[in-house]
Amino acid sequence: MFAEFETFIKTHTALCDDDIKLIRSRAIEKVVRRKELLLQEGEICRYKMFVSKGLVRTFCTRDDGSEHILQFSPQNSWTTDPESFDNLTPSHCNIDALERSELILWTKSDFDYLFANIPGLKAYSEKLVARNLYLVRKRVLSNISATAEEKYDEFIKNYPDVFSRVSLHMVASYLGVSLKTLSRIRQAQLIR
Amino acid sequence: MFAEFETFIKTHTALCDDDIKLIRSRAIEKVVRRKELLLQEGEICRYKMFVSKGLVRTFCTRDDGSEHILQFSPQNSWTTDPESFDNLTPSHCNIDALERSELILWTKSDFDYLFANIPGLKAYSEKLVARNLYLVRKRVLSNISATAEEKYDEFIKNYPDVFSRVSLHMVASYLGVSLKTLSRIRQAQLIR
DNA sequence: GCAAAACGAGGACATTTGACGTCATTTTTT
DNA sequence: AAAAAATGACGTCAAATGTCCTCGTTTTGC
Repeated sequence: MFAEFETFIKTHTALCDDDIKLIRSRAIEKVVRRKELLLQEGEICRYKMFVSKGLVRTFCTRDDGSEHILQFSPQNSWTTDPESFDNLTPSHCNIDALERSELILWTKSDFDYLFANIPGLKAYSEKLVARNLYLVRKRVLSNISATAEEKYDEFIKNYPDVFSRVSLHMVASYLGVSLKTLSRIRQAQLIR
Repeated sequence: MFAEFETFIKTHTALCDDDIKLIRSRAIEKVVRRKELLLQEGEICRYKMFVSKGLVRTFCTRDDGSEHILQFSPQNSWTTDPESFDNLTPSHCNIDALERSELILWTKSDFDYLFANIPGLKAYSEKLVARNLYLVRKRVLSNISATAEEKYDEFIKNYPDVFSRVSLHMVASYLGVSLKTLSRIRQAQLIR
């Protein structure tokens, strides 16, 4: 489980083996089965998580019970509720597994410690946050400017792997359109 | 012009007068009139900008000429195209002034230098990026889960000052709905 | 391996939203 | 001060989208 992480982090940073040993010393490994919750609304998100295998989603619910997906996190990606994690405030979202998944967890104090001792990790984390911001801004732009079909096509283009592993309900919930709309778009594309 | 910035930064950080002097030594002051462009699509966004007076917007255009507003930046806020600024890549958006505005500009190398010499400024900047991410994620959630009326009400609640200074076209363009839809919502709220 | 749940298409219908044009008023520009 | 542009409401019509439903198929969980 940690092996995947080690491979990943080595391709994204120039950390030495001692650094990685230190990171490992603080890591918690966790396996979750499909549908298992990693974070529940109202809780404080105690962990920043690396998904080494599987697929995880972050979603919020509304009063009417509808679910809205903020993020998919497949293998080799990070997930957490940044606001809750950084500020130790109750989260407004949920994280659960869409497939049996393997994760590595660190608390905020783990990361504070690691950042203080591994400058390269700190730099990597900053890059990650920055790139995250670029991506979310792009998503806002897509949200406010694109048609449903454009959003659907973009999603397939940007996340082909996720697309092939989740139901259309999930895609609809991520895009902010109804399943019916996706059905119609797919039908129209079939005819062409 | 720099006076407003000094007041602002002193309330948000614990920088000393020498730090501020250093920051000032790299700053460029700029006044723009209404409608003047600060960044044009295709250019590299050379500056991170502090708006000390006025109101500025970041927007993208589509092939059909439609404009979509990513961000309003009133006095005492920061603006830039983060991706273009960080990576020195051509920007996909435009920044222009909605009112006569006064700004302070720093280049990336200015900031690199200042960050290296003023740890408190670096820490402040990181907080800013993090908070930005929280906000943009909230906006995505709103985009994909709220009705047009909810988005409209949220906007007024979150940005009352901006709301009172921009046209409904601008609000519509920020929310990703048509002006007509806003008109209808306002009409319906009047009747209640 | 089997019962239960999830999945995705599709029909019917209501609602929301957008495109386009008009118009009176206000604001901006010169 | 006058001309030009922007503003925001509104009407009409068409298109897009959502809700609720059924139905056959696939997947999941025990």
